[in-house]
Formats: sequence, structure tokens, C-alpha cells
Amino acid sequence: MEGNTEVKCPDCGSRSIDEDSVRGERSCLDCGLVLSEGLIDPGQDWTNFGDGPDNSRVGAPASVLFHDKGLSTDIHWSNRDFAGKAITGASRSQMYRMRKWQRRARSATSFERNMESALLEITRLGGHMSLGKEVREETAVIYRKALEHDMVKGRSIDAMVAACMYLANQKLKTARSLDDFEKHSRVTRKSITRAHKTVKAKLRIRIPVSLPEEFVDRYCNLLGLPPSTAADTRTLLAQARELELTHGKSPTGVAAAVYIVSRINERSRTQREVADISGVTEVTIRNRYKELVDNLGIELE
DNA sequence: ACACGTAGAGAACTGGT
DNA sequence: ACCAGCACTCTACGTGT
Repeated sequence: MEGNTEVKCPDCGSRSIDEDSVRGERSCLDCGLVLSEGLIDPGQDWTNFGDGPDNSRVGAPASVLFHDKGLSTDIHWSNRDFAGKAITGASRSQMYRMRKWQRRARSATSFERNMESALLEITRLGGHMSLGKEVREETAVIYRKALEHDMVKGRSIDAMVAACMYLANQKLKTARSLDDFEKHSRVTRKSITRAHKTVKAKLRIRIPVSLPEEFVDRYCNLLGLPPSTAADTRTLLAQARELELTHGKSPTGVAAAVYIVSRINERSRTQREVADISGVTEVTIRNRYKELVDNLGIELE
């Protein structure tokens, strides 16, 4: 699982790379940098306990949303044996002991106990904020890493969960604001932002920076504009970058330069249309549009 | 219908104390 | 650690063509 000598962490140079086939990702054990996600486990997905081929797939899939990844079993409390017959006397008290010890063994370490309460909070908070399973799983993955890197000590589990979920929410672009988290979490806004900052820095989680150019093709496509318009837009964006007009602006807003080009090329689209497909408001389109037109000396009739 | 502008608020970052 | 200020985008308007 670890010590893969062929891979070196590009960030800190460490060779301790953790390959986690359940979570489908590779990360550096020293700095926590996630090297690659979406790895495919090449192994068979069943265990054959018998003779000959056995391709049966049984049981729920492993999930990061259970502290033991959902793979442990319970001894049921009904005091019945496999045939439904009541279990009594000595074997019954033996079963009580077995249940007790099984539970203790399962959540024995402080790590697991911490993870267990964190997952409860992830489920609760995720539910309150109507965040889907994807975000909750991403939160669990980030939280587990934070726990592994000793970041939870000294702050509340709830604050750390909120911070991790906020990060997951940013990463997956589910658009919940800090206010939403403040409202539904049981901790203060400050403790959330602090934990958020720490986790983001220590785990080197980058909220991917996207460039305006990445959106141009899709926008043109959605607007029914030809590839030549996309090309013209990229040229325009290159000039805008020279004059530093793209710095600090939202890439989607800048990409609305498509609007300008659509007018230049006399395939005019309205601000409303561009706003609808790009997810930025008409106001932002107007502001970018005005800035670009003013600074690049573009004449429109 | 469309383009254009403004005010007020929120989010996230920066720098000063 | 905390606050103030900053640049940007959003919502929600209004005005003009």
C-alpha cells in the first residue's frame, strides 16, 4: 500500500506515497498532496472462498461514509440462531460477551472513534444543507486526511467537519456559502474559517483555477456560434491578458467576451442569452464588456 | 425586448495593528 | 488574533432606445 518507490511527490520530494484503491486516489504521506484521483483498482472485485470459478458479487460496496468503510458485520440482538430458534442459557450469555467485544474491537482506536462521530456530523450537516452523496464522500475523504495529519486536535470535530465540507463544496462547485454553513453548523463562523484555512494549506488542496479560455468553446457551442467565433474570442482574450484586464476577474465572466465577438461577427447574441448559458449575470457581462471594449479600442455600431 | 447603469450586500483576500 | 478596506459579483431596481 505504501512506499511506492517509482512515484515521488512533486511537492516535497517524499517517496512515501499512499495508494488507496478504495478511495481511488494517490497521496503523499508527508505533505498530503493528492497526486492523482480516479485510479482504477485492477484487482478482482470479489473473493473466492470455494473451489472453481465464482463470479458472485455480494454485499454493499465499500463506502468512505462508514468509519470502517461499511464492511464490518454485526451480531444481531435478536437472540436467534441462523434457523430462527431462540438461543438460551450459557450460549446466550456468551453471545452478549461476543457482541460487546466485537463492538469494542471495531471502534477501538481513538482514530476510529473520532471518525465515527465525524461521519455522524457529516451526515447530519450534509442532510441539513441538502448536499448530495458526492459532497459528503469528498468531505469524508478530506476529513480522514485531516485526521491523519493531526489537524483535528485542539479544535472541535464539528468545526473540522464544517471546514472540510466547505472545501468539498468549493471543489465540487456546489455553491453553498459560508453563511449557509454558519447557519447549519453548531460552531462559530470563525472556527470554521480557521479550520478551513489550515486544512487547505496543509493538505495543499487547490480549488482549481480555471482560465477564461476553457469556457469559450462550450459557450460558443451552447450559443450556436461557429468555431471561428471561438477562435476570435481567444485572440481577444489574449489581448485582454496583455493589458491585465483578466486579473482577479471570474473566468466565466471574462469568457463572456463571447458576447462582444458575437456582435463584431454580426451573429449577435443578447446579454440575456449569454448570461443564461454562462451562469454569470447580465450585469457582470456588461461590466466586462464595457471594460474590454474601452481598453481594446473596439468599435461597435 | 433589449441595452445600460446604479445601489447595496455578500465573499474572500490583504495588510495593519 | 482581529478589524478595516478592497475589488469583484450578485440581486434588484430604474431608465433609455
